[in-house]
Amino acid sequence: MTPKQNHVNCNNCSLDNICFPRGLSQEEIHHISQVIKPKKTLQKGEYIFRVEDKFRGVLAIKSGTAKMVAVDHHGNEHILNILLPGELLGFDGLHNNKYRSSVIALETLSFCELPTQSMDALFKNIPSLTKELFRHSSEKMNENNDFIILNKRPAEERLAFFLISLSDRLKKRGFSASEFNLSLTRQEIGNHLGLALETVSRLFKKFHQEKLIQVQSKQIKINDIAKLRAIFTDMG
Amino acid sequence: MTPKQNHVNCNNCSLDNICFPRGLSQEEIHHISQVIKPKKTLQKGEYIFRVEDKFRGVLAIKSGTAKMVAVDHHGNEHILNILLPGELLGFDGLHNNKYRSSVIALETLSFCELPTQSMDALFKNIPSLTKELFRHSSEKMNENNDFIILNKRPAEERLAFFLISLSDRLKKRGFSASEFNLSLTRQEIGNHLGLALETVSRLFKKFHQEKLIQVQSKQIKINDIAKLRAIFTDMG
DNA sequence: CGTATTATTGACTCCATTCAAAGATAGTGG
DNA sequence: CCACTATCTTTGAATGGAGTCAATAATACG
Repeated sequence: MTPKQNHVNCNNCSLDNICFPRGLSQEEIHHISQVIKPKKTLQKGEYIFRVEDKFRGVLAIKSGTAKMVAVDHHGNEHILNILLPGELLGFDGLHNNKYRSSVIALETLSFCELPTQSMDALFKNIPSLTKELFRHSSEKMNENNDFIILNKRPAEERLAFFLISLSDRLKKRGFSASEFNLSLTRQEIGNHLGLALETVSRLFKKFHQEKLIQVQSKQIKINDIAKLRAIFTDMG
Repeated sequence: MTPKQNHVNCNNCSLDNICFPRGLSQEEIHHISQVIKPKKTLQKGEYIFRVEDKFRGVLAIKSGTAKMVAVDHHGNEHILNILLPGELLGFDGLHNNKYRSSVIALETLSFCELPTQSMDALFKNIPSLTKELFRHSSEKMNENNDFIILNKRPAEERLAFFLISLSDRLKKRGFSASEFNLSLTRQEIGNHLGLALETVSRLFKKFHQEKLIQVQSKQIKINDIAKLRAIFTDMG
């Protein structure tokens, strides 16, 4: 077991080009390492935070994956996003000082924390961190906009985009782009994409038959990334 | 004509509780007034910025309305949002230093500008502005999330939500909550909500017949806000 | 090994789209 | 100011993509 420490070391972290340290100098990374809380570990199904929880900071997934969930006016849950290692979360809590979504571990997961009380000082002392946080936040907004546009497209395009986008994001984080484990049920994928779980199942079969992917329960292997991408990229 | 000036006066602005000055002290407002570029005026159809334009800052609508438009992989345009006086725009450009959407005046419009080159200094000197910009950005994200969830609901709920949400936002800005002019065609409303223009037309008629609203071309009068809200609020 | 959850598959239904055609409105120039 | 044209809106009828319902099969779990 590693010795108890009250700060992380972002310099040693394999996610240093993605996570909080993105775009910062060595010195600045050292600086933020002093205030970022060390990773905590959660088991599948446990919450990083819940809707209405008081905002306590911006967080980063260190390992594992999570789902971001919000509840609508009818009481139905909606999976807004899947979070991968190195991704930041919690920006939605900056507005009213409470989180507007819940984030739940999809498997054993660890995360780091940039606590609220450090943020003011950091904004003052490390302007490049401020800029980077805006960049992260802006990136999320752009992803959300892409997702809004995607949701107007037919089911096949949505699922293809979902797989490609996961693949791209995994690749960027050093995982295999062509083989990965969906820690989501058909139900959850459907919920996220606004489709019935039966539709997801049928489309997986279709993609499988067309030899675009191989599906074995939750294990996905992409055989033909180009063709899969063409489903939502091609004109028409 | 007003004398040429190289800065605005946010203290005098009627939008001071909504726009850039939200949450700032008098002194801070004075400070940002020094760097915010005075409003420019555009005619209907003119662009505040276009996709791929170099990021030049975060902007604020001073008067009039605009539509935020992005183009998908198929070359189709999508109206992502309608922007009202006091609303900030351009956060999407912070990610890669270029705007990811176009913003187009829906009628005669004026806007102010917080230029990039001032932002670093402001982040350093006015931490509360930084926080407020994060709050604005977070608010937009939450609105986008609500919109994502909404788009999974049936057509009737989408249109009801659209009207109520516009009404709420107009009210917050001192306009009538019950009577307003939609500067959008049925086609544009449908595009925004992911509906066919015919569907929008039919639903307007339905709401009209049910005496929830009165529609006269683009002029909307909401007769029963509670019932209209109930369409997307009620369980079931 | 048995039970609960998750996934597949088929048949049927329905909401919203598409297609089509007529009607209203707004903008322009004579 | 009116006529003319382009654009936008309404309305109806037919079609279709994805949802729902239902029953079986596979997988995960204690």
